[in-house]
Amino acid sequence: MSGGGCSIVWFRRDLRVEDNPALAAGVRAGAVVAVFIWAPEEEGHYYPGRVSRWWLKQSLAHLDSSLRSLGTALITKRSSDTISSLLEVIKSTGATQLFFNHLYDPLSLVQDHRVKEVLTAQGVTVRSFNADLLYEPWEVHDEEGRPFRTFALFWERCLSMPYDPESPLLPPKRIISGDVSRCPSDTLVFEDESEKGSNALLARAWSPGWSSADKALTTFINGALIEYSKNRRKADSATTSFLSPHLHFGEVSVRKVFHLVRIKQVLWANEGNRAGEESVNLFLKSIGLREYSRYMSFNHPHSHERPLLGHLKYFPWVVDEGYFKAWRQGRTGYPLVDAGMRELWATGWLHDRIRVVVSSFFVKVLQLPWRWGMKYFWDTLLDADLESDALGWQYISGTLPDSRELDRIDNPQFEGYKFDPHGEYVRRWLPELARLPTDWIHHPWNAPESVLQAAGVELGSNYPLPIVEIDAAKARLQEALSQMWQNEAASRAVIENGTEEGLGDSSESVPVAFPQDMQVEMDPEPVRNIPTTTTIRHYEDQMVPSMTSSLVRTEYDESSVDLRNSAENRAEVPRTVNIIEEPVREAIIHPLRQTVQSNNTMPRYNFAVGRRNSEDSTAESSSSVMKDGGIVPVWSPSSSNFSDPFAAEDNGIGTSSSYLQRHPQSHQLMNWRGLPQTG
DNA sequence: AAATAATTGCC
DNA sequence: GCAATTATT
Repeated sequence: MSGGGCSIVWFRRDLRVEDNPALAAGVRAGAVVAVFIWAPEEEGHYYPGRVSRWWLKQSLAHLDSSLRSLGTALITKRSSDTISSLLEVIKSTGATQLFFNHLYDPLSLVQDHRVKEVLTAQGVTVRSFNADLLYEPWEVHDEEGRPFRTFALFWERCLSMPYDPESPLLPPKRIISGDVSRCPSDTLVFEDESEKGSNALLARAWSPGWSSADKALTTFINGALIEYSKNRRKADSATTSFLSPHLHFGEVSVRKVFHLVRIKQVLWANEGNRAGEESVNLFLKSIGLREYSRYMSFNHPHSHERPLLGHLKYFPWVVDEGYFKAWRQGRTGYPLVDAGMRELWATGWLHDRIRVVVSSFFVKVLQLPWRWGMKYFWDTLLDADLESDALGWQYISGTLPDSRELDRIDNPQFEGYKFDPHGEYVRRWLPELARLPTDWIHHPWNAPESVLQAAGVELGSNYPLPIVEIDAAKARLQEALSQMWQNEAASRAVIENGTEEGLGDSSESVPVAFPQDMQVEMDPEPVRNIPTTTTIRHYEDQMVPSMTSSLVRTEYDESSVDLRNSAENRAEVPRTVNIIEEPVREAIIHPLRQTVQSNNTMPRYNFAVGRRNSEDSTAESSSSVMKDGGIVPVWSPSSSNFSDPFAAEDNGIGTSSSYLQRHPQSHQLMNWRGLPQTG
């Protein structure tokens, strides 16, 4: 076929054979070597959690057997450096081309650029594709070419693009295998002995792999989809699509989901089925949120670690590990929150509604630093997804222009009756409250003593009293918010005086690292409602090592988890984290605005202009306009000043949130001008 | 029945 | 904050 050498198809989070553009390109070009590289240390702080690794293991095995039935196999490599492993595979197979599909998390954005640079320099043809999104982030923008800053406008635009998303590709009929005789697979280890027992339980509920993903999709579309709208209030998850872990690992393509759902949409629209139509719109919206999370990550690559609206930087977080622990253990005294946390801990899964409940409780009532919560989600969720989770937590924390307001506290008691009106969900996950009548199930602290006694509940003993009263939380939140605005104003004043230009962001900060001990101890010992004496506030957004900076070994210590017996530990976070203040590199400008850029202080990434459809050009280090005018980024550090296209704009557009209107000075999204430089 | 108030849902 | 929905008078 093409001049002798075979192609490498590099699999990442696109573990499927159907609608996989990189694989299709490889097959088209001739012989294929399929590769997966496991280099978790590169993910530093975001080393995948136990359940996520379990999923990956199953999914890879499944992909391997599919590839085998098509004529090749999946080569797996254990690595501490992805790029050298790629080079090694290329050398040992004599490949001349590399194909892969785009990812949009900050680490991949940087890494993929380097891959292109390095391999192209070695004479390898590198091509990358869109397999993960309906539209590439750079395809969706307003009339002036600026990225949207609110979800509604973004999604509206996606749904009315002048061209449809690419149609899903069929799986290849047959794959000609490249010569892998000198390229042996490494055995990948995804779980240690202590994790096996708990992982065995996961297999009862889930089956990873692209063919079950496909099955799940069909089942959902022909089943629960039509009731999606009606059921969206229910806490028990039987009515959701269950696609999120499949989608995270790319076992099913969103484009396929989109196309199939659209077919139903047309059908129901013709039948005049209003409920069905509404369900479709709602479900598509959740697909849209996933798209939007990639869009945000691409346009704001720090969004997993920094609030997008700068004011939150001044929020006085309550740094209280006792609160944090109570939340993780499901011992906050609020049944709906606790039930959710127990479910998450036991199953790695949580209904979206409940994710909002527990995370907003975390941020608003406990006022713990949002990144701790996000990290815990990362470690425990089966569908842990950096971009989606970052978007979710930013939304909850009120740091998106279209966020939920920070100053409104949701009352878990009322939410309980809304999402779990009969208390079934709470009873399932909180056996200690199982005998409590529905009238009191979501607020046991109000129940008469006789009722509690009859139900065998002893508050403060076998079930805690509320860790923080809602009214107290409201007052504390108001106080914290006015403190935040004061701090922000003070900081602005300093900056305007010019005394601390450029340093204002970092100089006064006391970084708040993750707690040393994030273990969950489900000790049967009653947790009393001990007032926390160590309420330290930090007047700075919490800081942990940035993902890109930590090619740092993190130590995990996970011991076994058993659902029945609640006397075990689980470490969720590295005990030791070496914080390396390494520069963060992926500042980004909008492609259409780079001409506006001026002075040279920051590295940034350029965009090259390339083909519009799923293929992009081979690596190029400078911008160039191609015939059909679409834009494809080529990540290339350059040394001109980074300016966040949003921050530079006026303050008024797309912000409707109350306190933002009251505090118009804080409309700007943060920009990263003050960051240190990369070498 | 129409006007007004209160409540919810907004990624 | 604002629009849409629901409750109240």
